[in-house]
Amino acid sequence: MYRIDFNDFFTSAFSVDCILFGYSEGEIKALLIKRAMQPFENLWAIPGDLIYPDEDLQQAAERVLFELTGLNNIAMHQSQTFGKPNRHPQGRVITISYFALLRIEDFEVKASSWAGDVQWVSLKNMPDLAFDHNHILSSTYEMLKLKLQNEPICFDLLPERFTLNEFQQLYEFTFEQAFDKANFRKKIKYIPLIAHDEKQQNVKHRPAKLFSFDKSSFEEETKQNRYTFKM
Amino acid sequence: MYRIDFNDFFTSAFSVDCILFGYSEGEIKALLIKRAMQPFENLWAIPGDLIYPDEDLQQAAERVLFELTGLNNIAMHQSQTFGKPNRHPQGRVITISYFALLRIEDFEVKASSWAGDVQWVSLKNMPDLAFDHNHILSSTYEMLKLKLQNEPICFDLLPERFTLNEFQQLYEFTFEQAFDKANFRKKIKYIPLIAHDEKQQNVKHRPAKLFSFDKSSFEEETKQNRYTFKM
DNA sequence: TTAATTATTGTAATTTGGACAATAATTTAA
DNA sequence: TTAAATTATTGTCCAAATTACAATAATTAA
Repeated sequence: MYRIDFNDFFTSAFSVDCILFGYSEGEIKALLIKRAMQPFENLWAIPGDLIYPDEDLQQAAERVLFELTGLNNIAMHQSQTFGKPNRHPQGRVITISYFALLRIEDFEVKASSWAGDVQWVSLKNMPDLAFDHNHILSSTYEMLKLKLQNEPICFDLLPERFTLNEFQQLYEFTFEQAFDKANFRKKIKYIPLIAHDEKQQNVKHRPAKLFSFDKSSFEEETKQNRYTFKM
Repeated sequence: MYRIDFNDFFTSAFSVDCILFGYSEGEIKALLIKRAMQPFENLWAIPGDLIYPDEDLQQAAERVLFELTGLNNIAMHQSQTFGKPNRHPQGRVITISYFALLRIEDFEVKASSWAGDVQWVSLKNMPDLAFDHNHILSSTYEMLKLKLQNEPICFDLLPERFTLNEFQQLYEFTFEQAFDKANFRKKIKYIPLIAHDEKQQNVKHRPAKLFSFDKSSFEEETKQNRYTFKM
């Protein structure tokens, strides 16, 4: 069988695409940048860029996100890899998508490097994006929903201490489904939470008790199987 | 900020690694090849090779699997991408892992191309593999278990018509957990199966009825959400 | 014909889930 | 000071699902 020369293979590039999901005003949103360079200049896109030849994938995702949006220290989760031969007009570029969840109001974003603008856009109102980014975005959203039910990443979206109502709303927004308050509290018994002797402040009604995720209890090897994040 | 020249990025290569899972004799096994070339010559490894510069990822996975093992027309599922800078001693190679499930006894494998040998190896008895292949294999096994619960891929492992006991054993082997026979049959009511007027042959006891997966019922858009493969 | 073996169905007790009511704690306005 | 408003939290009842295990059915082999 015919094989081309080994070095002929080393003619491709990798990129990372960093999908940030956040929620506010009852909607799931993704962070997009406006491209200030060719190709697809002036189109909205997922923040992403090429990986340096000696750089780790995960580190590349975190660096690229920082360079384009100013977001720092965001732990990214790998999603999927996209590599149709002609997906990039300037050469063979295979892209690895990463995602993270965050509370929109806790972070300030600012466009920099070749990002001309940066904005949170509701998933329900997504314009045509550069490259195959609409496809990457929707695939990654499916991965998010899958991982939300199997890993404790939902806590990335909540403050360190939260009320059970805030916790419930997160599930309702993500899965676009309402839950009964009383019954939700029964369902979460397999999610390890710590109840604190502390209450919500500055609300105009009975304040709710605050809870936090019990990470160490979750991580005990033997117990892991007992916990689930499915509703 | 410093940026290196665009073309400096095009110095990397991609590979696919193809993990075949099968089961026989009550064990989950993976198909390995013995490397008949450097690097890691004579070590066991996951079948994998470099992707051609103009080749689609999925197609590459299926081609590479065929070239090394003779297995043809196996639909592969993407798992994860591994890219530590020094994972390949001969240059920067990022690898995308794909997996499939199959019934070991239905396929004949034969080593070819640079594969010196090919063999099914139990996951419980895995030797040290080439590259970072032990890590890739265990990560991909986790992905398999996740997808088994959310997509009807378990039927790749069963004959077209199967008994409910065979179906139950598949779950028991994969999740390493025993189920009560009578209760298992109640749990699967959300998995669409067709009962046939046909029985097992050549068994020394009461023969079981044969079932098959009702793919068209599963694929009806509106019903998809009603089905689950979780136990 | 009967014993052995496995398939299949049934049942009763227990646990979980969903709808909704009752009670508790707090702020605000009278 | 008190009552109304508002939301948090807990409880209850009934239906549905789960579990453990028993009963029955179909087949082969002796």
